[in-house]
Amino acid sequence: MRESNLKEKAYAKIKENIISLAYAPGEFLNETQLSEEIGVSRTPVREALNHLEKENLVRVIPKRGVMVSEINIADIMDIYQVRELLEPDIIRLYAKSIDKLLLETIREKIISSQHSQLSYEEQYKIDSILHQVLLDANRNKYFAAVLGTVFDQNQRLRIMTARTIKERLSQTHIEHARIVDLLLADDYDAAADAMLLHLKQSCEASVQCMMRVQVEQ
Amino acid sequence: MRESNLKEKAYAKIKENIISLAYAPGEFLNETQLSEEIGVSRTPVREALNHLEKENLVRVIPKRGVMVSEINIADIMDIYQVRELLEPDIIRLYAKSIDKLLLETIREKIISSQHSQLSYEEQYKIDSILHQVLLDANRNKYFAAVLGTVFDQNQRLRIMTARTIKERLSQTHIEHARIVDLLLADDYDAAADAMLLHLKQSCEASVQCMMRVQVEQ
DNA sequence: TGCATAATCTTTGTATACAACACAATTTTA
DNA sequence: TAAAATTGTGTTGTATACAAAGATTATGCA
Repeated sequence: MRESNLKEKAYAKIKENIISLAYAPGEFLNETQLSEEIGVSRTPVREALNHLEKENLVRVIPKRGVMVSEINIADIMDIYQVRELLEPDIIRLYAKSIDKLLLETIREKIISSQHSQLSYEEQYKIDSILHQVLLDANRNKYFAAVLGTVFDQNQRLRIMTARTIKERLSQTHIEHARIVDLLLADDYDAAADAMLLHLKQSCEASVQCMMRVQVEQ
Repeated sequence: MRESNLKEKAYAKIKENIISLAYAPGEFLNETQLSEEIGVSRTPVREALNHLEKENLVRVIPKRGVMVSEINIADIMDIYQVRELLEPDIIRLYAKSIDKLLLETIREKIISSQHSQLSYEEQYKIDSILHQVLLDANRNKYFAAVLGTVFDQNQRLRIMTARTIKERLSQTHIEHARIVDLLLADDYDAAADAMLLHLKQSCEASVQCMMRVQVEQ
């Protein structure tokens, strides 16, 4: 991390801990403790928390504390509703500008991952590349902001449901490979449709996982 | 304004001044001056500015000052790109839940405004009701956040181009009336299409206005 | 014991003091 | 005269002290 100011440093560290579930959903944090942990004063920590609150990653309860946001099924529906609406259209609008060499590299990675035993971490990385490329390809700051926010939420969700989502990973690779192939063939409408289908199936899988997780608890 | 804390009070006041062009695009503000103006310390002002920066209404330049964001044609395209993508789909997803009586009231207002001489302020209010209703109807917090942001930008834009946009207001009323009629008839697909057309025409008009404004300066 | 009430403790909210940096103006030097 | 170094001023960045409010514990009384 190469943050120029302490506010960003605090933001990055706290967000990292929330997304990786080091801070559990529902857990209470407090500003003093966080500032000691990060090694800065309360001021940049507060600024970071304000930012995180707008991204729905924490909830500041006046005079009480800061709660790490929980994720429920309604949240998952919200997240995927945004993705299903935006990502196909971002393909239609911006996919043309994506470097073909980059897409080839991604394709290679997806294909090779299907024939080798990779750790969950590595598989997840490959899984997120494609969506990250779309996020980077789009030149609209409002899209970028909202998509970045839902991706962060999505990553946390993914780790929460890591145990059961493994069944879905190979299927995800197949769907991603299809999308990349269509992008390489400059067939953006078909790629957008494939993306929509992929997201619908991911959403369904996430909801199923979350229901199982909630039953277990 | 009934803000519980000073951060929100500062946010509301500064935003009001930016949107109403009391603070001109490109103008430099500073935290001390703002805090004196509002009657609070620098802390809540800074928190408000952080928020406004994320909404693209100001730009904080380290150790230099706070600049009120300018609006250029690229920004207009970004704003309308978001609206054109989201608002028609929000109609498809959520219009069913809008209270029909509310729509009737809006319809009355639009119709009656066509036969009377209203101030620009009043006309604008009627003009924004329909979009505000859609913003309220949608139950997805991520959509609400991004749409709220672009509406604020849009309002500022509208005031900037107030002189020339008057030609467009009566046309806007006709387009809005058509959308409301289709919503009342439960024809959501047609309403969504009408909304898309309306937004495309509004965007075109805004770009034209902005080009004229920029030439004049 | 059970309950109301007071005292205390923990937490965020706000104000303020000081540090660090950027830029401009001024002075010094070649 | 021109360029470089220095100083001064204004700004945000950060730390910290104190205020306010809510939660928790302790206390006193029936």
